[in-house]
Amino acid sequence: MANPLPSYHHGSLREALVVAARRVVDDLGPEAVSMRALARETGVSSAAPFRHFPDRGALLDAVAEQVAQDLHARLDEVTADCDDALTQFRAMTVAYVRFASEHPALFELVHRRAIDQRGFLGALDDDRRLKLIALIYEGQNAGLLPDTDPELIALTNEALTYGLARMIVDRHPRVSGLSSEDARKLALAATHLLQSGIGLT
Amino acid sequence: MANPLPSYHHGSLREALVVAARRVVDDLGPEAVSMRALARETGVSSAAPFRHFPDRGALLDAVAEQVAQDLHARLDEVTADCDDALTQFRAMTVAYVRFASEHPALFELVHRRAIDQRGFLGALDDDRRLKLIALIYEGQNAGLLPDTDPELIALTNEALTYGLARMIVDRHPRVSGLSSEDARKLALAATHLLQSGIGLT
DNA sequence: GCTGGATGTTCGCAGTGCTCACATCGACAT
DNA sequence: ATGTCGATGTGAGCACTGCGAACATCCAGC
Repeated sequence: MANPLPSYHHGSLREALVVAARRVVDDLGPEAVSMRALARETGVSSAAPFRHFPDRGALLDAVAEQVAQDLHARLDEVTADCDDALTQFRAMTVAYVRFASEHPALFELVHRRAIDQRGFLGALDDDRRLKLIALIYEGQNAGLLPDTDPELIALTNEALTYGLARMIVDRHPRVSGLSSEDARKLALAATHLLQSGIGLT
Repeated sequence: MANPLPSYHHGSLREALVVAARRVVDDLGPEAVSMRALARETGVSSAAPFRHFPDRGALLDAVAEQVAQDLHARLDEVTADCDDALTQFRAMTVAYVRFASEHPALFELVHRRAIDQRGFLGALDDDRRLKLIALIYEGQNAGLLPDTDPELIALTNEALTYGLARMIVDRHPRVSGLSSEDARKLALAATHLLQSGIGLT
């Protein structure tokens, strides 16, 4: 785990940098990430990080990607014990909002990066979206739901959860200081409200 | 408009700085704002800006405050010609989302700053919120709405509009590249969907 | 055993936020 | 009219940053 002799080559600098950067982002936000400081902390020269990342943005991208994958895995875990598709979807929503409330800066980094990296987040979001759309079709075939455009319903729901998460991340006055338990309840109540509007019970 | 003789004192440096900074934020984002560059552009020495703002953050705060006030005024204008309270509220929602889609960086700056400046944005948001709550009570008294907690309804609606705006600002894959006309339609459709869930027609 | 590519180092450039001592100016009291 | 004082601007400078280029070191495969 620890290098016994500080050899010339670090051995796993790239990994170490991502770990350190992720911690800094989580604690202080992306603006606080400094290549030089990271290098110092990792016990390496100021220029070394640039052997692994062309620039600062690339490091942040790497962090974002890792976080996105972790979040994805988390959502998978959470839905594992649900058999009902509806409760699956709700569990995902709750976990999503909860993650945002527990790691605001990481959550923001991931979505901020979606601006430039059109691709890599899309796959994860699609997962949740497709699950919801399947649900909607299911409900419509059973005659339980009105024939509103499923895409619109899905998008509206997406906006609702994303908005909830964002309000928490941005410390919006109405939700600032919510415990993650409160966040859980709010997410549930809000989606219930919307879903009752759509026709889901 | 233009200073005929470049006198020792600029005359309205503070104002000029805010204007310039606002433009930069709108075009390139807050990270691109540089005190020195602004000073250069304004034809003043690098240290001069610090006579008016203790640090960079204070300048950005000033910009954010100005933008917030403008947005507030815009929402007022938009609701001026509506007599019906419901259409008033919908007009506000649409204008809010539209502003976000037209000036993503400014919109983000305003809400990002809400993190530290607990106070100054709250008043503006409260306006919209109170208008909606009044609407809800009105509906409930008329027996048109179920007796769901009005606060919850309001918060859910807030989350929906904020989420829509945020998705656009963050170029979320599902809404990226929307024209502001499309944004208008989406905002309307989504709020309709939610409101039909609540019981508003 | 030599060599080439990956990785790390040193040095340096240009740019940044911010501070401090000093300059300049308008306003106002004497 | 003159002197002074506070608001505003200047210049030099510190500590820091991201990043580039030339050089060092080490491991792997010929």
